[in-house]
Amino acid sequence: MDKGIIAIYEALLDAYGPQGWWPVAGSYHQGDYGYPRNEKEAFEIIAGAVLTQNTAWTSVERALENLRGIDALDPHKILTLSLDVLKSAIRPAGFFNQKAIYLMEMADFFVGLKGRTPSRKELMSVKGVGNETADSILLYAYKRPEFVIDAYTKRIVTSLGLAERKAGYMELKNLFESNLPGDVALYQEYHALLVEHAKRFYSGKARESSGVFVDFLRDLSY
DNA sequence: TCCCAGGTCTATG
DNA sequence: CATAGACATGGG
Repeated sequence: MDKGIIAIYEALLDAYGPQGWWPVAGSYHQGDYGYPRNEKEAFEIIAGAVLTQNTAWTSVERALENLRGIDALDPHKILTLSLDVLKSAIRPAGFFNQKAIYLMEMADFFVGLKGRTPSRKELMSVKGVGNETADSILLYAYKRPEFVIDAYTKRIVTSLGLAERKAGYMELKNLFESNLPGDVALYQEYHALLVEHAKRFYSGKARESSGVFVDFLRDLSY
């Protein structure tokens, strides 16, 4: 048991306040963990989870807006589109050739669920859904207590000495889940806070000086 | 001009 | 198992 995991959460929440992830219906909803409120919003989160793979969220927003513009932020509608139309809509999000295929398959998978919550294993069987996308979908679209590990999170915990650089996804996921109560709102907020913190201290130029600056979390990671 | 962004897949050893 | 290369647009 590593109390640092909880101490870090408290320090981040204190520093940044509630983040209000995941953006739904085009906007953030700080401190409101009630989303999604229907199937359509759930699919919007799922589409965003696929589109944001290795891509800045501002680019994802453009793609989502394009889809919304042709009323295609909807799995049934996506299934009626040609691959080329889908590609041109999501173009701003990059990797559009493969993401169009991923979205098409995800739409088919989602419709086939008929409202049922998929298992992690089922999600991972869909092309384009790896560990992080599966957990993001389960945590934010289905409100299941699955901790999301992204590149930012890994940078932070390895930098703080809480994990080895070679640590795999499941190892890091377990580090958080074994030290926290399985609470959906907590998992959502914690992940969002880690991203916010990493954007300030561990991304872009800040990353280069990561050996120089002092992360205020360092003393908490015992 | 070059690096980066809320990863995943495929091929190779 | 683990690691490299491919995938693509937009902002700093």
